Amino acid sequence: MDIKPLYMLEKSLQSRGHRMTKVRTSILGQFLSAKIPLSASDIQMKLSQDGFSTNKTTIYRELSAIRNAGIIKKIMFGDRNERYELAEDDHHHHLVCVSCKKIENIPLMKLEKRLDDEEFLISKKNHFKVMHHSLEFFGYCHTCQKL
Amino acid sequence: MDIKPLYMLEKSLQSRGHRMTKVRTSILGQFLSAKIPLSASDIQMKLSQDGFSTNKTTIYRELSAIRNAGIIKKIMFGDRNERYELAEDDHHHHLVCVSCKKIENIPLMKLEKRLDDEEFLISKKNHFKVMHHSLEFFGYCHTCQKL
DNA sequence: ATAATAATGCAACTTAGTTGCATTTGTCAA
DNA sequence: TTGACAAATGCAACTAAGTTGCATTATTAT
Repeated sequence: MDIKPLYMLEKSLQSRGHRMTKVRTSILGQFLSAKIPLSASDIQMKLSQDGFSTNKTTIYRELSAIRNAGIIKKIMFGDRNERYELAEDDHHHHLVCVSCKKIENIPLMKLEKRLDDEEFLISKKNHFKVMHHSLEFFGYCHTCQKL
Repeated sequence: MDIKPLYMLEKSLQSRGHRMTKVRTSILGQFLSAKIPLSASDIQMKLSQDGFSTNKTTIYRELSAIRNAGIIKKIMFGDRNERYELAEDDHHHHLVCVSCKKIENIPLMKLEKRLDDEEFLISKKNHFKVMHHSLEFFGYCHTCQKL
């Protein structure tokens, strides 16, 4: 699935009654260029590097608005920190380094097909309607293996 | 993999210099009889039903001791609550109801083999040493589908 | 029975995220 | 271009889950 350009995302936010502020545009830009999931504090730091010092309340409210518009989704990786990534991105899974906490995206096309089959079986056998799944691999990244 | 009986778990804790208190024994018993992962507050509630009112600090310290002994492991399911389950239990995955938050265990033997293969490929292609993975399915349980 | 040390409770603290409210700012209509 | 209105923002205070320091209590080896 392709990622929509910035102006499409802005249009979808404006159609929900949202205004385009420089903070909001900057956050959208961060998600479009980010290759990995971002936390609220990641975003706050990047904004501050760009010259805006933004209150954390604003960050959380932005994330909530952008998420309600379906542009990003919330994901969590075994710690107490919420992270967000583009919802429309290709479906993929994550490698989470238990040492440096770095996250890599990893597409698993063939496995994905198996997981879809599995979801069908689960709905029949367990009477459980699966909406989505999460698959993460925890371990040591290339760098941390050498430490 | 079979679950060790209570006296084996107690022995392994005692060998680490721990004493057997009624709170500790009761927590071990809860994990042995629980079919699903337990949170700190689940355990505190069950203890209080058993007539012990135990401070939350104690609960967290017990969980930490029992975890350090390798008896339980910590797992998280997309919210900010830590949960614990027996480490020695058969490997399985979870169905998490996004409505009532109920958790079901689900063994996926065939898929497990595929995941092991995948971990081998990841270690070669991504130079990432996988220690463990987590796979959860989110959706609506039998009861919540009818609401 | 006693000494050593593990277990416990309590209050205070941390972290990530949330809420209420007053103020500022973007946008649309005139 | 200018107002007016609603959206966006900042701040302080709050919540929830978990952690820490310290004084007290209880278990266990001797």
